[in-house]
Amino acid sequence: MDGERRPTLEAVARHAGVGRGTVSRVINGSERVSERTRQAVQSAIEELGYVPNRAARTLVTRRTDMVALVVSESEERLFAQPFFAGIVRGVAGVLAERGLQLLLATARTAADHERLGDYLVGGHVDGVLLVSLHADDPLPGRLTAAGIPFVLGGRPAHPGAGAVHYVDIDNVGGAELAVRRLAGTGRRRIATVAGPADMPAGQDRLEGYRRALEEAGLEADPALVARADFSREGGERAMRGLLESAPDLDAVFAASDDMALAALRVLREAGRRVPEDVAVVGYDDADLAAGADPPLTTVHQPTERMGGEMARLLADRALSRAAPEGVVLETRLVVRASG
Amino acid sequence: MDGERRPTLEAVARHAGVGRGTVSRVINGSERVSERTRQAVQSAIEELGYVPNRAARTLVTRRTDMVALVVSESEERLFAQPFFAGIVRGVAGVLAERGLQLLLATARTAADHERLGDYLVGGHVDGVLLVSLHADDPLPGRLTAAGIPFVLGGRPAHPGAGAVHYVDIDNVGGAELAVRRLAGTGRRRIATVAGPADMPAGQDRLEGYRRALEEAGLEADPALVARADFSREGGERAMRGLLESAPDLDAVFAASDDMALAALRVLREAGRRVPEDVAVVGYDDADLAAGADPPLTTVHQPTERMGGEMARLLADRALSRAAPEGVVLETRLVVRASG
DNA sequence: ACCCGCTGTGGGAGCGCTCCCATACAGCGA
DNA sequence: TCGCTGTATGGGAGCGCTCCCACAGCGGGT
Repeated sequence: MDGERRPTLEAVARHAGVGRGTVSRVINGSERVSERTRQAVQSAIEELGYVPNRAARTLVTRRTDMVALVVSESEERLFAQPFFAGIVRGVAGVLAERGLQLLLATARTAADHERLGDYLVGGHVDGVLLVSLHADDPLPGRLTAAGIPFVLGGRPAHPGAGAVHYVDIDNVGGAELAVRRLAGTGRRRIATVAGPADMPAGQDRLEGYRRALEEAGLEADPALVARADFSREGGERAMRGLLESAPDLDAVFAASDDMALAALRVLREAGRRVPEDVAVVGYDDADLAAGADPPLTTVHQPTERMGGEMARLLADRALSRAAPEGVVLETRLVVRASG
Repeated sequence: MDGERRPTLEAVARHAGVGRGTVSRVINGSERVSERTRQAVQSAIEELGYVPNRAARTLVTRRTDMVALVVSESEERLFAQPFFAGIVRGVAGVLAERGLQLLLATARTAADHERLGDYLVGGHVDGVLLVSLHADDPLPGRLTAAGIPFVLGGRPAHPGAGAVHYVDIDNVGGAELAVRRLAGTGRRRIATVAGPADMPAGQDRLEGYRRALEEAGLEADPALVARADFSREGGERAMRGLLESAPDLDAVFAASDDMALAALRVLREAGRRVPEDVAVVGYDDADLAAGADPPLTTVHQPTERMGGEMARLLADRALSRAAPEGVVLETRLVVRASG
């Protein structure tokens, strides 16, 4: 296939007229090497085109310089723009700086999930980045038991489960931003299409909605709250429900852009004009928000920064067994025409 | 940290009362082991919770069971929905079936790119998947020289560069689908906002446009063709240009959804109704297409299948040094309201 | 003159696995 | 009874690296 073997550290040592230990020291940047020797070794490396064998190093150091990014593919939403791409981008950038490789691990079925757990606790990676975790996911527990450092994307579902590293986006604050805008532009009957109650993002955005209402001195009417699952179909149902339970609504805060888009459609069908009769604000700043009719006012999440912070936390703190830390990132309101 | 060492193959052998060789044979599924012994080894593995050490295996076999997916991050477009997510999904699924790990490698700067090349030819992966390659990218050359198997996403830019494995999406056919639809619904002055001339996707979609026009017996008027770079801004400029060079146009085929969206805006500004006065068809079936006003008719690309085929080609053919193969996937027209 | 400590260096041991040769043993025909 | 095959098994060698101990050489203090 590819002819002769690649040069080994031994070969470099011979070529430079030094011992193996010395070459190893040069490669790993130990300062216990004279400048002359270092030069000699460096040029030998160059001449031979030497590249260290990672497997051999891993075998003895027990470090793999590899970090896994775990995503549950069952969580379709995660793969939606711009979340996934942003996270990956942020993670990849920071890991590259730290000389770490990114292993992308996805699990579709429960069996996949099991196997993935085996792999991760099998010592094949130095650390793990977890996004889109379900509340009942066994992975954090297994990783903790095996002593594998990890960082969560999103806040821990069980606060009591012990301190962990995590990076979250301020969902409460983001929702407040949205609803405050609605209240600030004179809306008084502000409804919400909320997310599922069993997801932190769903809970927190609803909490933000409530706080902003209270802050504005508006009544918290249960008829103004409908639950859905972040999807377009769910949003459609929820919006129809709202129109019945609270026909006098003059604004809608949807906890996802998909649901906001659905709301737009349902409202138009019902003969309400947006934003004249009803203002609509979404959440995510997805691609489709800008193209919607009318263009959607929405809450932008710093996904790339989130990925970056997660990688940073893992590389700089979790891997060195520092005390767990939580980082919360701020959102930003993108004002367009819908509300 | 994590207490005692993980059990080794040696430990399993002792526990089962056999030799190392036998355990190794069981793990690697050799048939030269008696059923009784196999059972004994299996239960020893289970009891001890043994997981093979990949590094040690790699050290001797020179296989890593790792495949790199390389994306140039400079290519912003790639990270756009739904391309990237689809590819990743398809690749991940097939690799998991084959017991291969997915290493995601991105390169932002030229220096990154250089380092990435070093890494890939350094024997750290068994094979490479390349997407969004620039015509002048040195990676394929380096990989070929180093004897590392790889598969291209998209057709090779230099057909003369020797046969390579690749998976492409039928851009010519996709464009034909779009333009045929326009001609079929009675449009006679069909313009196009084409992609860049130095990208295969740009060239091929323009070629498809031309063929479909000819097929429909329509005149190929240069005033009906404007070039852009697939972006929204570029599309806006190009559409304005078309409105000047061919004010009588009654349809537009845009080579990307972003450009189609821009065209929609420019046309509305110019007082043309879509689809009544001017029909518009896009390309990509991006998220924003469905939310556009009016919802965009567009060409859907099988991105997940593309990723899957790439992984399959690499795992089943390239890794075993089979003769290079090209696979071309078909597109599908998604008819919505715009054209 | 001596010894002590410090820096730079060489190289043995060993990480956990696979490869492969040697060996043990059962079965069978002569 | 004695080979002779063929199959199941044990274990040495070695993959390429890091770790760490040993040691040479050089000042400088006593």
